[in-house]
Amino acid sequence: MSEFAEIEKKWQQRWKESGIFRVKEDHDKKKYYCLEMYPYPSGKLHMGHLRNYSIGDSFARYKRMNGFNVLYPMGYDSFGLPAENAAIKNQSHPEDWTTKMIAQMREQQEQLGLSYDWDRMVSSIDEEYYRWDQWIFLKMLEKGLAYRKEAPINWCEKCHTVLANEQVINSSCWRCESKVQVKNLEQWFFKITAYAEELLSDIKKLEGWPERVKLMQENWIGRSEGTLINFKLKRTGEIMPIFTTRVDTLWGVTFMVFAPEHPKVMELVKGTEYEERVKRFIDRIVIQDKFQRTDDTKEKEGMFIGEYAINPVTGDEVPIYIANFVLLEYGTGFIMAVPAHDQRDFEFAKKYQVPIKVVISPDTHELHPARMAVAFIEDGKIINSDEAFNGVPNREVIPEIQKWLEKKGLGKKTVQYKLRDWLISRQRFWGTPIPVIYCDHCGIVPVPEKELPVRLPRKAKFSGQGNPLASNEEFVTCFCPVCKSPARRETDTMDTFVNSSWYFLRYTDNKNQKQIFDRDKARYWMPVDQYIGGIEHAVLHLLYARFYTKFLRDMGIAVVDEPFTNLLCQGMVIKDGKKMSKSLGNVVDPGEIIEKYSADTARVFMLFAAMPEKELEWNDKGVEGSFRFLKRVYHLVEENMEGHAKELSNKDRFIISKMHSTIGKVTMHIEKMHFSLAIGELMQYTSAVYKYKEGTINKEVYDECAATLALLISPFAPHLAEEMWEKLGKKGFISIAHWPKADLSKIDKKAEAGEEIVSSVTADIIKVQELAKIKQAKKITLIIAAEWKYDFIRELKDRMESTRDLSVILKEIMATELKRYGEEIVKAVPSFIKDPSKLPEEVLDQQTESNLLQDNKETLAQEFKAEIIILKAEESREGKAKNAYPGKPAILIE
RNA sequence: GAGGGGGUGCCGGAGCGGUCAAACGGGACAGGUUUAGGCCCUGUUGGCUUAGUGCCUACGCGUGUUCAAAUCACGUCCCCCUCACCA
Repeated sequence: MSEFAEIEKKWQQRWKESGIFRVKEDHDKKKYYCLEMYPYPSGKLHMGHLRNYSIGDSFARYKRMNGFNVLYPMGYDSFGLPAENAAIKNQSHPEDWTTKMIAQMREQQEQLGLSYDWDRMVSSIDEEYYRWDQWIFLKMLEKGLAYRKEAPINWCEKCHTVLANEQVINSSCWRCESKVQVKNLEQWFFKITAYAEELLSDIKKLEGWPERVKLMQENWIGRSEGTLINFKLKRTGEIMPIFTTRVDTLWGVTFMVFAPEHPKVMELVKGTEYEERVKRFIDRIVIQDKFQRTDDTKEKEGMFIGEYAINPVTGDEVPIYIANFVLLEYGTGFIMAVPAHDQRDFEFAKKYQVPIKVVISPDTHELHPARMAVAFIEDGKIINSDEAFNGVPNREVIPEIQKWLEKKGLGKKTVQYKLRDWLISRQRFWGTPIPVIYCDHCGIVPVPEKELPVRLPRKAKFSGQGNPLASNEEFVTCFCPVCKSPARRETDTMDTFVNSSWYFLRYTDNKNQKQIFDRDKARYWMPVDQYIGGIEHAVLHLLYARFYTKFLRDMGIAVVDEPFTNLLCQGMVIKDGKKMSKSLGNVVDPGEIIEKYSADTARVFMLFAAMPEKELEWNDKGVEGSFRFLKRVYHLVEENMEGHAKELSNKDRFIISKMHSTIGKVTMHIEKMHFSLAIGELMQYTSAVYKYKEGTINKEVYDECAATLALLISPFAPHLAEEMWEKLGKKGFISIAHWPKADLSKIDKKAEAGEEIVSSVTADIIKVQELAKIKQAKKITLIIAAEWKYDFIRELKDRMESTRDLSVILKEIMATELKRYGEEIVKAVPSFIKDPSKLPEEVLDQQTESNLLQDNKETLAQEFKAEIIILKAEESREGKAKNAYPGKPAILIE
């Protein structure tokens, strides 16, 4: 156990007692809502959690110290399968296990010194929480956004239970290993597709989100514009619409394909010679689709089903197939196939010898179906189609064909989404009960609002067979709220993503028993300013949460369009190049690290080792390094330093300057969430303070330096910082102290401190200590490159407008240079334009500039008390003049 | 296949037109402390050189833009991630 263990315990205790992290709405202060994705309470923190919380807490602390009213809460996504499994194993209730796990989890989080407002904790298994899940469900139902539909589930006949996808291993039940069947069941859906358009178009509002997440959501929603075309079945005359984005190829259709699981298929082959074969094919493909998607499904497989369809524009009869490559979920599950112009259709047609008809011709040559090796998918001119369209480029003709079809009543323009409605039914116990009742007379009846919540029963049997809720008569039996006759309750529970779709709103008012939350409170806190979590939620959770926010807004309850302003997706923690996982045996337990070093060490390492969004390679040695660094920081305040000298020496001025520039840089890095760079900066600063400490010091200066270090490090290593703060004799908690502000003038002063320091290009701040040497300089040479060009010309031009005196301009430039010498963050010469080619030729005549410079040479020499050498730009790459270039003079001291 | 992100010194990892032989950490080596080791401290860590210094070679590979490229553009090779037979 390290020397920090006691310190950490002490401050955790004090934070708890003082309640400094509790917040409430305060309209005089700017709010900041910092949120981490609430965890599933597995009972044990892993490295991913540690990383997530290290990032979030540091940022929350930083914002708090900057005067924001920071909402930083924590909660638990506590419904879910593991609890149910534990219940079966231990013959207990899932609640017991879950409660225990939450307690464990929270204890570990407290050990990390995270500055949560624990009073705002939210847990989805809490009745007062899930009643509002049910309430939202009722609202969805009311608005027609919750509905029932048949959907397939994985069924284990032996266990008599529904399996989640993760419980299906190699298409077998994970418990009994019997083959899993696919069954259709009436289940509940949320109509997220009703919001597809807005969910898509609002992505562009999410400026603070990573591009890749936005892209994933865009692809997930998958909007495509196309045409719905009414094909007819030959035998029955029934109209079967199909969706296509390539209506321009309509005349090239030579066959049609159904998704194998399309209900129409069995209907069509019933009683025909094809029935048996088709059935066998479907059985095989459906399983494949479910469980062996990664297998050789690339091979196109299909079968003719003995039926024909009629092309509405040509009247052609084309054969209908079923094939593995057509999906029921997308479009209408029935497609028109144009082998000449679609690669998949082409491969299929070749394999099953279906004719190929070319309807788009390239400009360069003629296509012959028999000689084609691949489909022609590029653009060209329409041929072999309706006279009205032949000869026209195919892309241009699409809207015309759409109009034409519409007029004839054969089809219409439509928009299609990949996004599917959200299946929320789960046939399990440990979830939010869906609040509806089935009555023989009244049908589906919502549970009246005042009867919420529909509670999960305390008494339940967990045998592993079926849904314990369904076999619980006490739960199931009820009376119809409308006609009062005996009825039965819905026994499906909701997907846990439902619970997590609005928890961030509940944090704003977690104790409200009358409403889901108070509107004013939500209005104060929302939206979440910074959301932090894993990339694995890029689509599901983050999309559902957006959907919920929009729905609640439309209900007049929530107050924002989008819930999360800034999103940070942290990278994975890996070890030996692989993801940490139990099966690989490369798991490092954060608990051990905390035990061995300290929570602060673990946090600092997590932040220092990699940028938040990058992968973080676990490295034991690196942890050592972080630990050593913190010890060094801490030992700065342990000894009681003696100091003299009231007058500030150069040494004092140097460390003060270093301090202020460090404040500036650390602040900037944290703002950008570049924690590793901020910590790196602190490491350098710490070394500088150590150096300063040697020899004579100014006690006041030293204390200020130490206090500043404590402040700057406090977001990352809060316990240590508090301890330092106390040792320095400061009052109150550092956690709520003011973040220091960089005093730029102090930085300048240091530069000025050596008026004689003129800048040697390679000098860095430490070398300033060698100023004495420079003082004795005999000769100062100023080397100026004369060929002013590009962006520098522009800068010159701007300046020339106010003054024609080059020496004044150069003086300004020198001043900037000097400022840089004081480690000013700003770059000396801003690059005005990126693209030099955009500069008008006549901006400034270069020759004139050179002359101007020559003319002013004498003045400059006097001005700077230096010898002036003027070079051509090319010359500036050589020898001593290497560091002189247009825009930046070099100064040599001899 | 589509989309995204990357290739930097012994390693991890910053930098993203000129203060770059490249931050910071780790490792290695040398020295100090120590009976010794550990901890800790100091220094070195591409090559050749100087009294200070300077030169050459280097940021996957190639070409280009520029007075100037690790940084920008184009091409090329390799790696990672996400979605994936989307009609």
